[in-house]
Amino acid sequence: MRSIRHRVEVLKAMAHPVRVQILEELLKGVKCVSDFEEFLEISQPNVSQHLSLLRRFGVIDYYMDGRLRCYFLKDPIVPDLITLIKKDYIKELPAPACCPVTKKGKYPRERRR
Amino acid sequence: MRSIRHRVEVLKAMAHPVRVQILEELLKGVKCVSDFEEFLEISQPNVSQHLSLLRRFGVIDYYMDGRLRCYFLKDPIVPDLITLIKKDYIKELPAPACCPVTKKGKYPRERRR
DNA sequence: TCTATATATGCAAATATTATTATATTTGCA
DNA sequence: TGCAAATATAATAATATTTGCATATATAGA
Repeated sequence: MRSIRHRVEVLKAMAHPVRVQILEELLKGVKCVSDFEEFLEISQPNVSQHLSLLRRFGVIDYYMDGRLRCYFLKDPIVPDLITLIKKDYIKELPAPACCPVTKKGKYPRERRR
Repeated sequence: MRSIRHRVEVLKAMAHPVRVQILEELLKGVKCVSDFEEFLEISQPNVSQHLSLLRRFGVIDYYMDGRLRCYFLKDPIVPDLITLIKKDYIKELPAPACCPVTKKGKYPRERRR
């Protein structure tokens, strides 16, 4: 199983709007750096930095094609994560049954000290 | 639907080892601050700070029980996200079919310029 | 009313993240 | 061999996050 540390790294890798866009794009297929430049409104070095972070975290990888670097998805959690963050949740989780909202409530299990 | 921006914020809220642990614990049920102190190796003010961040992002909420604050999960994406990051993926995504690894490869689609 | 308990808040220091700019590296091709 | 394209790296600056510490607030109970 993924360690806590690794789980957090994947979340961190995705916790940036530009990187989510990069990953969504990679979901469609292999892309090289200049492809990203076309639709991300950021500088080339910045694209490279985000890509290299994603690679450091093991989320993506690339292969060389002449002077292009062709990036592709590597971590299998990515497609699932993208599906999840796009999912439409209708409502909040149900408040715990006990929840009194007033200040008189009782903690749902025995307190421990 | 929640905006991508909001979703990224939730990911950011979760992208910290302490907060992942807090959320995993909340998945089991309502907990008050001192419950967290028992297994997180951080100070009480720090626990409170993480909790208040999670609340600011709409991920959790609490109700009062005397002088206890009983925290619970609110954003329905959380259980799904936690399940996902704990999931055990056997292998990496298949490398793109074209991938030559050598430096002779051709970009899988027509290059655009 | 006084005290102890549970928790939050404010602020500063340490650290991390992001974007920017300048420069370097690699490779294809003339 | 030399130049331009594609991309990376490094240094910096701006900003955000995280933590520790001191202190504040609220409430239950004596």
